[in-house]
Amino acid sequence: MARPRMFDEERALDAAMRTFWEKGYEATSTQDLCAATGLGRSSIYNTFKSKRDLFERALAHYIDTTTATQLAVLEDTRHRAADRIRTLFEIIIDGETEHRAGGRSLGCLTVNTTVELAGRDSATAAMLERDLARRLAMMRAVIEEGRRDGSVTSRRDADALARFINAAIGGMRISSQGGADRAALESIAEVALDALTH
Amino acid sequence: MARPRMFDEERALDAAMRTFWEKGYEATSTQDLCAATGLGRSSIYNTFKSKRDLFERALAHYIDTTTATQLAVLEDTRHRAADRIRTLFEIIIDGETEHRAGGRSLGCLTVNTTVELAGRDSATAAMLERDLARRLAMMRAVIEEGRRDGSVTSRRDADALARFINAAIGGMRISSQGGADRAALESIAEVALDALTH
DNA sequence: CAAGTTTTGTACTGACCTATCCATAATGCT
DNA sequence: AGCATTATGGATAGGTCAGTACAAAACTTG
Repeated sequence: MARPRMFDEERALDAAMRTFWEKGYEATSTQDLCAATGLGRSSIYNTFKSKRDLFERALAHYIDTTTATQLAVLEDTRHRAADRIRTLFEIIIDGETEHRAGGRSLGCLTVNTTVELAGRDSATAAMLERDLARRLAMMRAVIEEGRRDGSVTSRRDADALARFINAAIGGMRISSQGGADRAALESIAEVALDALTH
Repeated sequence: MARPRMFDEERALDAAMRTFWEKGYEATSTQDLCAATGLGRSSIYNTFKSKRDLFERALAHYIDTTTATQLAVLEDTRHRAADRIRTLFEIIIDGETEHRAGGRSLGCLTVNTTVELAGRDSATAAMLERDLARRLAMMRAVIEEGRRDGSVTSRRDADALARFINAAIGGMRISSQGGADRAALESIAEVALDALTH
């Protein structure tokens, strides 16, 4: 009935996500987004309402893919809870090693957005809060499983341990963006895991 | 010999620092800086070469004041090493509780800048790296003292523990910006300290 | 093949951005 | 007082920003 799209919306979203991830929201111009996606301005504004809207969808895309793979690891009941958390750390370190630009890690779009936008954009903050709540809930559940399977012996309550693991992940991402290499990140992860068996 | 300045350069720097801290580098306009400092554009550009230069000096100002008070705590040999680290955590939590805007913590300008600029501005990255190296060195020294005074019993090497503590601090700041309240931050700190006595 | 509908490229808009220019004001020194 | 020097305010420049308008292109369906 009408002219079809010349591009794949998901691929465009992915390219936009990558750009926001690399440069941050403010430093990314709509021209950058055109260049990264290969689309013209019209196509972008025809498909997405605004730069903000595109960003929010890119962030949602990031959250969906990233949190999904992380939750899959945490739900893998073939391994003991503490080992699943160790695997999660490994995956995160792999990601930090993999996603780089200009010799530096890009960190995590969720963390970066928490820093850059959460304080000023309530819609974005709400997205991040939902994701955080989901990850904390899952982590609490894993901690409790660990308590049962014996791999978590700390007497701290599950909520505190979950928040701690989450903070440790954030800290590793900041360390990575600050220049820490793989070995440094691995040592941080090892020490963090010690706290679970205190 | 000439007309004197109507303003205190240090106060202006402090106001600029606060603005960059709240909004980030990119989202802060030179007009914002005029409003925050109370200066006219001429005075700003007469005193500082550019927005970037003003930012770098504001960041240096932040690093000087913040790192100085933190190092003072870590050097206070009246207390055992682990207690000094606990006090450092408390100071950081106080700071997160204190420095807020719009109901949200501002986090730490050093962390925020690592996220927003370190990947794209090598001069800024160099400043952050120097500060990080200094803090890690001090933390290593404290860990080693803790080993001697018995307050740190973990067998992990001092470098790993230092990096871990630093990452934990970063993670607490991200958590705070993500909405964690004081109780949550305190529980994260407690768990992190567990790792030192593993 | 033609009508109808959507996409796409180009040009454009008005606002805001960093930075500078210049005239005027305000001081210290002689 | 008068001169040299610096600070300040206001206007302005030139560029980039997000977003829009519009016409041509491209496709589906009848």
